[in-house]
Amino acid sequence: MQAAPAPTRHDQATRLLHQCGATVTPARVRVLQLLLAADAAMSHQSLQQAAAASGHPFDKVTLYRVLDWLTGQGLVHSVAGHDRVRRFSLMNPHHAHAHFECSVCGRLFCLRGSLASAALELPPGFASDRVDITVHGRCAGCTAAATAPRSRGKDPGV
Amino acid sequence: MQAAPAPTRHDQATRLLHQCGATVTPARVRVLQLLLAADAAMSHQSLQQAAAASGHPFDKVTLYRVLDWLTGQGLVHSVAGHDRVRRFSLMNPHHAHAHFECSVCGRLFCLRGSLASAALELPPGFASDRVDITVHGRCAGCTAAATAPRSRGKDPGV
DNA sequence: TGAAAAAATGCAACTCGGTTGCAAAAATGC
DNA sequence: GCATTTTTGCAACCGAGTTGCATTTTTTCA
Repeated sequence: MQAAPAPTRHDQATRLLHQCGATVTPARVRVLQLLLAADAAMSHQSLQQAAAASGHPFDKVTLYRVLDWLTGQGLVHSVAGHDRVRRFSLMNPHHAHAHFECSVCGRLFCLRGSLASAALELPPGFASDRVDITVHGRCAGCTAAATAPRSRGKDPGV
Repeated sequence: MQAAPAPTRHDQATRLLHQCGATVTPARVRVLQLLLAADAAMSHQSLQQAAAASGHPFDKVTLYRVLDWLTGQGLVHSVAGHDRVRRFSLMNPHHAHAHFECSVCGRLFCLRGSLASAALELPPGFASDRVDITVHGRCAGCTAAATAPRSRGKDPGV
């Protein structure tokens, strides 16, 4: 997280907002910028910290509301991890995609690419609507940290 | 829920506890009984209500601790729903099984039977450990209630 | 059996993610 | 410009889950 995100990201965020025909507010742009720059899904807390680190802290409630709004607009989607914390990431074009939750650092990634179509048999009367697939395991960062413990020590704190 | 659960369930619960060689305490037995009788995963809250309804309320913390202990023993497993509430159910013999979360009433069921093996491609460095599959949709009860709205009105309040 | 150690329970206070109510500020419509 | 709507900010609140500690129960073992 740089002190000043690249102008391209600001434009990108603004464009995304214009595309869904709603007011472009600084808070929305800034949240989108942060999400555009993120390599993993971000929690409310990590977004707040990132904003605070860049000198413009979010109000807690405003951030929740912006995230709700973005989710409602379909620009962003949220996933709750095993720690019961919601994490947000840009809605990517892969309509149905799986997630990866690292059991070491807790970070959550969106997996792109071939999603296994899970053919499950449901009990009678049950109607399937959407299937969520979450892979649990160790992310690249934590695998590297485990094999080379010297380079460890950076807990993303997401 | 009956005032006194069937003795078979009490025995069943006691046997399960003996099998893992730990102290059989009334709290543990009662929690297991409730879970044995449940048709869907139960939240901490619904367990507390069920216990209170039968005249022997649980202490909040004791219940959490019993649930943690049961989970640690592998007798029970917990799943967090989209509402960030953990729900507990007996560990069933199907080692890997999928879940069904009803988007109307919020209840969570364990699906038994053929689990589609999700063949996902992970980014380099990522190691898969376990795959969680949750189907979202409408459960049998809510489907029935929707087609025959007259018979509605029972919100399980889970 | 009976005392000491360990495990389980109960209560109060607390943390933390998230929400609600309401007033101030900014944007929009005319 | 002025009225209406939307967004923002603050404070108080809610509910799931945890922690600390004292009390009770169970287990151990001399």
